[in-house]
Amino acid sequence: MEYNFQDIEKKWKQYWEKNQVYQVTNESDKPKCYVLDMFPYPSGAGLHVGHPLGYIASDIYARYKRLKGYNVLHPMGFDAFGLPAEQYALETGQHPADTTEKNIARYREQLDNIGFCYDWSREVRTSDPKYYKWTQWIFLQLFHSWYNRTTQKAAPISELVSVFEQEGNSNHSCPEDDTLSFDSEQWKQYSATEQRAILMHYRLAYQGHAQVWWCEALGTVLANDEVVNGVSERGGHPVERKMMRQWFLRITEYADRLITSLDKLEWSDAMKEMQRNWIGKSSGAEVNFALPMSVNAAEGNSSIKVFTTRPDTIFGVDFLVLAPEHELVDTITTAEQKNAVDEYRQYVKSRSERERMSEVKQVTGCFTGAYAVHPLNQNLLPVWIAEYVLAGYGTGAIMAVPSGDERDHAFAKHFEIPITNIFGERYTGENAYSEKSGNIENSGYLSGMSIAEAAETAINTLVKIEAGKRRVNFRLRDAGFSRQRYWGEPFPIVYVNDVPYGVDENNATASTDVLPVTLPHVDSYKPGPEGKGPLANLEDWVQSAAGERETNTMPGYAGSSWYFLRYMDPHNDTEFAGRAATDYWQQVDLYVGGTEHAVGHLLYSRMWTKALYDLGHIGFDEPFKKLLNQGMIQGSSRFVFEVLVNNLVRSRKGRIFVSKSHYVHLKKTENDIVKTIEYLNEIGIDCVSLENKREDSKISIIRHHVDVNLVDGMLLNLPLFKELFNINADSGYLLTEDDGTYICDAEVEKMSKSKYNVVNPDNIVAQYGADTFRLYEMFLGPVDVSKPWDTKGIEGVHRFLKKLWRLYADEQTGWIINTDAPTEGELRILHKTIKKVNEDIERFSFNTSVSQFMICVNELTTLGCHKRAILEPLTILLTAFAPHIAEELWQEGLQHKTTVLDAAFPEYDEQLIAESSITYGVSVNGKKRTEMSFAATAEQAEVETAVLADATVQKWMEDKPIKKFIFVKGKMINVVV
RNA sequence: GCCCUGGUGGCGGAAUUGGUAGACGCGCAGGACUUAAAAUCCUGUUUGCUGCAAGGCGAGUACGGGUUCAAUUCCCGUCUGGGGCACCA
Repeated sequence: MEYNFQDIEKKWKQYWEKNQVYQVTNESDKPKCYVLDMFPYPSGAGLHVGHPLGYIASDIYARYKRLKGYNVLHPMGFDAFGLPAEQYALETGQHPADTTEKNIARYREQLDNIGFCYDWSREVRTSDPKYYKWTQWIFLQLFHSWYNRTTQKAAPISELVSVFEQEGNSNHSCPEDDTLSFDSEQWKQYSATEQRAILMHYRLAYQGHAQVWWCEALGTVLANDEVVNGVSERGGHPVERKMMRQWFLRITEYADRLITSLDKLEWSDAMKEMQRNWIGKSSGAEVNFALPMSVNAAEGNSSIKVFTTRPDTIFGVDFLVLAPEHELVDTITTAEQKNAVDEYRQYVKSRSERERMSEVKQVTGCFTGAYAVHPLNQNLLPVWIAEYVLAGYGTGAIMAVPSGDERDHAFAKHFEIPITNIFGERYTGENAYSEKSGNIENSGYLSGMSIAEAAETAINTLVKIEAGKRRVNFRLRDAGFSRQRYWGEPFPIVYVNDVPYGVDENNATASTDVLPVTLPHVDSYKPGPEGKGPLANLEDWVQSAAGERETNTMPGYAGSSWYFLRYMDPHNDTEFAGRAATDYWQQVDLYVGGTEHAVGHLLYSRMWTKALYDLGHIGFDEPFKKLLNQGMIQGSSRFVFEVLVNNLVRSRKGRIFVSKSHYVHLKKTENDIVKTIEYLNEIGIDCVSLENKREDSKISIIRHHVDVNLVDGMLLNLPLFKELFNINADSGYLLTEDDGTYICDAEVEKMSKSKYNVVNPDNIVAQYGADTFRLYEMFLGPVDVSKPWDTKGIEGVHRFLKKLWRLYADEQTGWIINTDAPTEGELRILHKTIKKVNEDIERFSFNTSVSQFMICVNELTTLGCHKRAILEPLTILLTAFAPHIAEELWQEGLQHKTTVLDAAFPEYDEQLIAESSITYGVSVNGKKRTEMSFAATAEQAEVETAVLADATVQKWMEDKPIKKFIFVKGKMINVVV
């Protein structure tokens, strides 16, 4: 009786399905445990071997918790809205709903293949109207709310209206414009439209303006991903930044809470650090630099506000820099500089933020012709614009201190702006002194003060003369929430006279009755007029009874910001999730996913959870208690080499592919056309003579990705390659190595369809079985580390399962499990394994668990153990990792009548594990010289005597006197002489 | 450029709190069984020198420093792979 994984896995999958073993109830006496994976976006490429890594880890944990007696919620769903489906629709005309449906079916099939314990009755799909109804509902809650800074909580906007009616906004300054001020009388005199405009500045979901990539040729807004090398990915058209009205979520109001409540989460320090840095809280000052009428042509009384974290350096300011998009640029630019400024701003429009931030060596900027007044010494400071100042950070303007900041320094040097030194000898004139130590010099009354002291003093003065104030700034920006796209959630918003209203406003029926605003069917995915999304083309749909519909859709992260709540109560028609359900399941106990979501999804869902908590809809304010980041499984790409020639080959027959050694050779001479031609002639490619070579003769040697499935190691499958690329005697060249093989190149990259390095788990499951696949993915290495996929080692874990099988069954005679009493040695290895596996799962060290299983099975095999008393607990241990074989061994081998899924995880007995003697490494002066064994109970005195008497130790001591004798019980011995 | 993270044999990795570096597996080499193959089993496998051999001596965890009786582990600097950088998900 052999280990026939195909039959076994099929049989138990059907059994589990039939008996609905993975269905979870919301009522149970057991303690609850919520184990969640980041749900996938169902792409057309299907699952690759990287996806299941985290899923297997969480599956093991969920099964383990179940064995430990928990009621475990372990659901799965699909993040089904998104750009790729729409791009695919644009290219092929297939409706995103159809392709998404198809992709989901494929994902589901692939997931089922691997044997996960998901409760599919709770599946959610973000593109399902029954689901996005509640995404829209939550959006409306945010739209109808504001953030009360006094109570540090979100609250209904109606409360704010009452406050305005009674006292104006004196106690609740406007988040978008802190100069906005009105009393109750003024409020009442505003028109309804004006009132709504003011409220918009307070709402948690609000409208504002932001820059987007605009492509004139395509007539559409592009995502960052769709802009490659400064042109549109589709068609290669020019793109530029353009302001557009957009929806936003006021996540900045939560910035402080998002930082402080990180402390109560069990996330990795790295992950917390990334979020903290993303939020980027910094303390400093806002300083006003006046723009005097006498200096500037424009109207006076205005000033440039800058944010600085170094108010102590204020006497080192030599110029000001505005972001090129800054609203003051138009008014302050002098007539002489206007052309230069316009030209510069045009250039900046083509630049991404990334380029502007990273290309620091390239100094660009333009003088506006204007001057501002230093508030403390009344010096006149030139005002520049430069791309290194970003509009979205701080006030979009900086005070430049060249002697103390690298970028300011480079800028001053480049444009030959005189530099004021406020650091004495620490500033050399070559580089800025950006260290935060030593006293400030040459700074009027701040001279001689420490940095902290000077900063305090400067702020106090600025406040006194009303030229600035203390300010805390966040790097975090409000979250853009509009997309000019089709395949996303429609907004539950209508416009009346261009004023946006929630669809639930001015409506007699309950708010949920007007939801969902269903995504209408379209036949064309072409953009609408004026950069609007495709929905704007549907006139009938846009004109609703309540007003003109919003034609933007929500971004990808909308649906994923709250999906973990829906799993708790997935079929609820009257609420996003019933309070009883959310109170029962509470937070996600373990959330598993990649670090690539560190600052996007994970930050947004934290904000949504806090908002829902503030508004009283749920009883907890953090979604994910514990976070496990699985590493990325990278692809190992393979490359072939092609020689591209222009007007050089005499009798051109087709494409020229060469093996690696030729490539290496050609690459060296690529720029030397003579040598290249010589080489090509030498290897049998007939080239024109050099005299005949034309002006436009060109040669280049490039690498192409080639499908990894065409390559074994580095060896190309030649027959298949020739067939696919149509290379034979009459069409094309293929130059191999001397031994007739073709050697490819390799590189580790992200696994993706476009790189032809995708390995499909289906093939591996078909060949080795799901249990082997699961074990192998875990055995590859720590779950949180990135590593390239390599199928080579899978034989080892497959052999392990076969070996395990032979403990229970004999190939000829069948089951061989006996009821003999176990020996001490057998018990020791079993209990060691129980302990190790238990501890390893708790710390998510699954690779070492697998290796312990191997050690255990190897030892039991050597001992010839087929005893029920040993094998039964071992089977339970293995259930979490390899559920199919475990169920077979449990029910067929060990003759249990019920599933192993509900067995009790075995307890280990420390006494059975204890070794009676320990072998110590003995070092002399920290260098290991010998080994000695002592009883586990041996104390230092006993050990010391024996060690010092040892001949080897004595030899290395060379009769020198002992300085120290170090004995760490159970670890090691060190003699210091 | 900025933030986070990794670098240990031919390869994936182990060493959990500073305490015997290389567990476990792959690959490779040799052997057993077999007419043969598959499967299975056994032995060896960081590296240099040395020895007939058991062994012995030295080096070694990206690189250069430091702290310590003791460093893969802690500190400083350098190089380098990966992820993210706000409209991919």
